[in-house]
Amino acid sequence: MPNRMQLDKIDLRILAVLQQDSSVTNQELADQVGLSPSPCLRRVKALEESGLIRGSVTLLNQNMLGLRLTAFIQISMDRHTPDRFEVFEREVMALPQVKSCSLVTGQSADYLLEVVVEDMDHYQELLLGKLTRIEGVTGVHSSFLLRRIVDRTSLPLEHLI
Amino acid sequence: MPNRMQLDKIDLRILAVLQQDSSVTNQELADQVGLSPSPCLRRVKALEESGLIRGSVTLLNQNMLGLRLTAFIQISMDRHTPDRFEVFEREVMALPQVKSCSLVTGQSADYLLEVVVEDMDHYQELLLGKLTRIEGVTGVHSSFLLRRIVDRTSLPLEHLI
DNA sequence: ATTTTTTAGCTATTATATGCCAACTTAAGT
DNA sequence: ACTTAAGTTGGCATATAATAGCTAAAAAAT
Repeated sequence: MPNRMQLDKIDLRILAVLQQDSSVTNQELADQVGLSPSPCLRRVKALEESGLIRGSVTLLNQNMLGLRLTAFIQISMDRHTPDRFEVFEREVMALPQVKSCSLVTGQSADYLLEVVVEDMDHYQELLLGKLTRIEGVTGVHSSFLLRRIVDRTSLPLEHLI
Repeated sequence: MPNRMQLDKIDLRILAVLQQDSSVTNQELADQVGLSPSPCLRRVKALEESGLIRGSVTLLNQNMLGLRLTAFIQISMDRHTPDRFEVFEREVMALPQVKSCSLVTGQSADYLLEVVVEDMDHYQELLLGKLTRIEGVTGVHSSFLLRRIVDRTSLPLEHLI
């Protein structure tokens, strides 16, 4: 359903700016992309309308919220049946500590999760109290984040033109 | 350096709303958290000032941009020396396809990357043309995303109060 | 209980968004 | 080459929202 639409250089510049900072005023944005405010706003609205712009969110400082531990968890399931997946996914979606959960290819694991918690105690509680209790979960392997090198919400646009 | 500040229930509600949608007007936000516009705006500004609010960004539709393939790459290095890391990290930061890159604990890998590309051809080009050519990279293991179950930019706030 | 400090809410002002219309550009058709 | 039509821009007027200053109320401290 979501197919590619025609985007010119100005659209791409608009998207590039907004991906970095959605709080720019329409006037500033218009300046930066070389348009006057009204056509600029029209384009932004059209991009929203089309679904290409999904929305805008505020990003918070993880450390200042006391969330000092980020973990990557690989989880494998006993059987690859729809009901196993359904149960697991429903449980995982309900956990606010889960930043992402993906079904992935690969021999060693079915799901890859990124979770965010206060400390090891809370991690243990999440892992042993919640995740490993979900039926079908057989294997779990954790890695912990030591340092972030890249953490982007923006998508590349270089391939378009 | 960034330490926890005092947040009351209203602050948390403000953060919860903005994490989901930063495009709400201050008036709507004030309504939702049960304040009048001016104290609400004051609080938002204070949260920005403190650094707890990092900023706002616009999220785009990955599929509609023709970015159909998401891969998770585990990379191991030959030696764990500062200069090895420096070179690797500098190269990786320059690649717009890299959504995240983290130095992680664990036996099998040093770095975990999430990358976004158009298709397998472009993935191959990125992996063989760029990543494996960085000096010090010895092992690479790729998994591909089949389906996203959770993809959040929001952090949990439940642990505060 | 009184003082001090903090926080809310109102109002006036400024800035910004938004809709409308005319002018311009582009592309296609004759 | 000229004309027509479609689409896009820029400017202006209006509506909406953000912002600062001030007063009142609430909360905290003594």
